[in-house]
Amino acid sequence: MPNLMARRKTLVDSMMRDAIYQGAVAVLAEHGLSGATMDRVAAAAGVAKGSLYNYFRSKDELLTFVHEKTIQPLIEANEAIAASDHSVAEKIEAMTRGWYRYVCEHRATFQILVANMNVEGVLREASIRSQKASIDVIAGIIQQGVESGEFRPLNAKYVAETLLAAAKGGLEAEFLEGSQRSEDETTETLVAVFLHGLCAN
Amino acid sequence: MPNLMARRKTLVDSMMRDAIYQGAVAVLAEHGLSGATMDRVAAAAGVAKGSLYNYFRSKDELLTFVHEKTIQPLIEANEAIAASDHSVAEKIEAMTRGWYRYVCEHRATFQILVANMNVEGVLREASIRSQKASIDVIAGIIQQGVESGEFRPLNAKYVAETLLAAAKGGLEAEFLEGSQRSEDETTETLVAVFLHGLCAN
Amino acid sequence: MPNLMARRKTLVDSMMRDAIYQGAVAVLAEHGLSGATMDRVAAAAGVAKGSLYNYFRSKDELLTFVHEKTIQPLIEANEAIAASDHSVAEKIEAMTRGWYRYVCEHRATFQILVANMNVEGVLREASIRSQKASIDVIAGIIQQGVESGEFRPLNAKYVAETLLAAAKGGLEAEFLEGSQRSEDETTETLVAVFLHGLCAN
Amino acid sequence: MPNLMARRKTLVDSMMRDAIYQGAVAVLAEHGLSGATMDRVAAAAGVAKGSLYNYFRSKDELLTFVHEKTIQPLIEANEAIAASDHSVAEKIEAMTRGWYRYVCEHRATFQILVANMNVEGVLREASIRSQKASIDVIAGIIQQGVESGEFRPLNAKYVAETLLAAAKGGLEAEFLEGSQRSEDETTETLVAVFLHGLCAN
DNA sequence: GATGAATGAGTTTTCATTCAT
DNA sequence: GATGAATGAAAACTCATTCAT
Repeated sequence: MPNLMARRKTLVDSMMRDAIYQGAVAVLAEHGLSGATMDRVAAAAGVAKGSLYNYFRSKDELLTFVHEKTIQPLIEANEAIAASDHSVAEKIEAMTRGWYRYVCEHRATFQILVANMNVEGVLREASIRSQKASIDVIAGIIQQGVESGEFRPLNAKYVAETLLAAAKGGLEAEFLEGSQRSEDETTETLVAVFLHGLCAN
Repeated sequence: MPNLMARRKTLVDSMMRDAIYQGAVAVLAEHGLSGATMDRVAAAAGVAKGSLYNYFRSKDELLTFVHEKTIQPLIEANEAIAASDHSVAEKIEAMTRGWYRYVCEHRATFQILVANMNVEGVLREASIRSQKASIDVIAGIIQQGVESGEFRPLNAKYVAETLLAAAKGGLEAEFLEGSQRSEDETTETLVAVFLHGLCAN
Repeated sequence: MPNLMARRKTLVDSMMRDAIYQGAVAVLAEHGLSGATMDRVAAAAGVAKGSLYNYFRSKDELLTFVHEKTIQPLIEANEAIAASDHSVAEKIEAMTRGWYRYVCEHRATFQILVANMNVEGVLREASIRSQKASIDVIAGIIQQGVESGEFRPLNAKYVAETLLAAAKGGLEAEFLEGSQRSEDETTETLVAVFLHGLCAN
Repeated sequence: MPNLMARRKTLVDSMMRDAIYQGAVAVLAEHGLSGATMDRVAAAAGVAKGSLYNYFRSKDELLTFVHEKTIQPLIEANEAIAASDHSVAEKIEAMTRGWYRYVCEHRATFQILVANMNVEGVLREASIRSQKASIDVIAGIIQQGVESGEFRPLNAKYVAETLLAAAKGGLEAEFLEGSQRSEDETTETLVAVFLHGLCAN
């Protein structure tokens, strides 16, 4: 049954890519992007260097894979929230909280990945793509709020960019500080500012 | 008078460092961070490669110098605004607008510098330091607003991080897009959100 | 009857080697000698890479096989002509014409093989062997002419080397030029020069 | 006097290129083209690997340099002979003899270079260029003979290709054999064949 | 102090060969 | 016998840093 063999091959392939992914994440966490050599990735993944090239055509492809595999769940969560039937304010809060949780759970990877997202080179393009996708979804929610009258008539795209950057900035600051912050205070502060602003009245 | 000679030496030193700075900025703008080799910097600065090492102990030190020299005016402007006697809301707006202007004027350099600010390696530490300084100043303003009752009682530091990141994110998005945005709409949107929030009421 | 099984085995073996030969020729024609990887040969031959090593001990052995199998018919044709009862002048012409025809028919392979014949490495030895064999045959014909008085008393071996190289050179030039030349003019020119020389008298 | 310094620099540069040339020739003679790694060339030239790249942009450029530097004198000698006022038959003989002498004097280099001239890769183009140049000069002489009536009306280009290849073939055979042949018999045989042909009458 | 040639460790990528299944 | 994933030894090229002049 060739079908079965093909499936097995696909499965094994996927497991190897995963193993390499794990190795790459470990190396990124320990040595940073510029310290992530193929030698180290291979060693961390427990395979020979040449084997990396059986699963990824180049270092670039490998890094892109790592990026996408890490970021994908976040994008999907955003889309799910956008498609839900909560109020726009609730969507903003849910998204923000979702980001915080997911990123904190994958702290090690994100610490590197977020930090290097805008670096030149391969990751840049992958990063720009995913960033644009996220901003579109967020801007959609904001625009929805603007149109329903719930939100003031501001440029939805600018606000979306701003919100995403603010969230990333908060997480980065937390990472830098080293200490773990309270999920509630962090997200509530961000949401409070974006929904109601700093001003008191 | 050895004093005079020492002063002259210091002056010449400083001029050389400036020339090298100019060269480095030009190279960064043209070739990006990863394309900024010492060879190119020396050529652009019009000095021999070996001379770079008479003024900077290493490439890292040189890049740190570039970073600080570029970012310094921003920090000083922040401090001036913080020390002024405008209302906190006005201070927020003035700062935001100041960032936008300065960064746009030095677009080429910032496009590289901002984009690579958080990369691991040399720039990281310089970047963290300057970021912390900025956040302290901004947080000071916000705290002032909180204490005066103008602002709601939110965690000033978190908000400051968030505001700075949001501003950077907006500028980055503009750089990425390639087109120049209107200073007014950009800053007004950001300020509007941070002062009054998205919600309509 | 083990005899039968042995014969079958030999037959199957020979068919596999042929299939691999076909694949190798295709790869050589498409990718050249340096692009002829075992991966590509295996793919072109429709077998697994590992199987190549069941029929050839090494890449070198495989390439040698390709060379010999390609060149063999030429050598045999030379021998047939040498053994025929034409005049020596006719033999020279027949051989020359035979080379031209055969090589042009297998243009793709020869373009690679001839071009790389003298390269160091594997092919070198195979090439030298076959070249020596050819030269012996040609020199035999010339010597025959010398002894019969038809040819002037020149060093038969030197002339044979010279004639073979001249023919190869002409074909190479034709390959380089890209255009197909007339079989008649090409061979007649070569034969005319070798038999009667450039001088008009 | 900057002129002087520039001249010195050019001189030193040229000496380094020569030293590297020597190293490359030694490596080619010992290990052949495919064994000529940059590591080995550097070692043979007594410099660090990186230094090679201060004088040649790439391995290809280096190899091309080796080729041209080796072949150039031959081309110039050909041109000088072509421009002389000897009879065409004398020119043919002088050229042939000149090739033999020069090549035998630089035996080690040519053994590799000639053998690899038509290999794919960098040398191919350099080789084709120089070969075309030579053939043009030779064909010019032959055409001159045809027009003056001294030579029979044969295709000058074909004959030129043929003559050059024949000479190369003879030298190659000599190299292969290992023993040194008599310059007189070798060149006289070749010239005799090309001028008067094999046939006796 | 200025110069820039020399250095060599470090990086990515390729590919013949092996061997467990 | 067939398979093809795993291997790891090379190889070309880069560039921060040093140091003799």
